[in-house]
Amino acid sequence: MKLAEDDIRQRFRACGLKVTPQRAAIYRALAETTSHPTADALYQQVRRRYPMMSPNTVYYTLGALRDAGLVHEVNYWHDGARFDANLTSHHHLVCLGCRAIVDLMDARLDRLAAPALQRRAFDIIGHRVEFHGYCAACRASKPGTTRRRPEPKKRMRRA
Amino acid sequence: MKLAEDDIRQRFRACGLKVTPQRAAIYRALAETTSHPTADALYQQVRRRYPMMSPNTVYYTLGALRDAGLVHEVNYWHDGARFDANLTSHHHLVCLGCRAIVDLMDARLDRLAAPALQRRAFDIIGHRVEFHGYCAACRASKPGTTRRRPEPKKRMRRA
DNA sequence: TTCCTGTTTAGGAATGACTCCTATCTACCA
DNA sequence: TGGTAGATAGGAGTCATTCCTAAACAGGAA
Repeated sequence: MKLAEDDIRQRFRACGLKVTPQRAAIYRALAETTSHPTADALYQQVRRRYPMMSPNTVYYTLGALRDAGLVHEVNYWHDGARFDANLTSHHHLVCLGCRAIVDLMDARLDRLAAPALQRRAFDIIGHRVEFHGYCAACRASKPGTTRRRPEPKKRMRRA
Repeated sequence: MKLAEDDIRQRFRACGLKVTPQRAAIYRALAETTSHPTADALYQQVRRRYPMMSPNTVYYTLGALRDAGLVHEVNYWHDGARFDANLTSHHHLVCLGCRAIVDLMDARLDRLAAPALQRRAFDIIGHRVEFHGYCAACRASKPGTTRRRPEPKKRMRRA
């Protein structure tokens, strides 16, 4: 799906983002694929046209686009591995504020199936439903409409 | 849910894992909580009883437990951020082999709702269904029953 | 019980995704 | 056209995680 230069310009303006060639290139690369690329993949692609570009710019720009709501971060749980010893089928409620994950058992959700088309193309071995929102504690302090960046990572303390 | 020492021993043996105090402590800590802790959180907790323990051991042990199927990694998409410019409601098919993410539109899945109990406790603003499996390309090379560790991360090349 | 061997552990170093800081640059409003 | 807030490039720092190695140890064999 080709994107007109003007279209990008309009979308950026609508969000109050300045229109720069790097930024437009990153957004264009993302909008013209369905492959959910990583920051690095986008960097590799855009760098072909802008060899001076810093990976920093890619991170900064993706953050800006995300905060503006122009792109989604598909896997916002990319911060640190989390484990679960509960092996029975269950789903999750995820708090976007404090990042708590709460178990949710529901037989109805267990029975979901992908459409037949995908079941043929893909060898599906399971599924999981994730509800996103704010827990009671975070609801009170929930920011209006602003999206919040992930919590800063904490270092693994040794001492 | 308290876990008897013998119970842990049996589960480990059944998977061919040696039973060590550190390993048992890590598994116990994980089995006795529903909070989906990070490796660091487990380290902090278990370290209270085993001050000499290295964070390394926690990573190694969690990997072993996961490969043995005794625990699940809740958010295996914790490796690197991935982005999506498709803002329309959709769900995902995730290939456990090559980690590709394929879009999946299905109005039926859009209409899911959490049980009323959770809807009261949690301010839910959205949900997403993730189907896991193997794409056509990976199906061929899919290992029998062995679980595969995540692909090695690739560094962001500058030169 | 003791010994052997392969696994596990601790510690240090390396990796790599990402963030922070700073100086320069530039889009865009007046 | 100039001023300025916001954007970029580059370097340094952060930190979760992995790699490597030597020492410790669990558990089967003798």
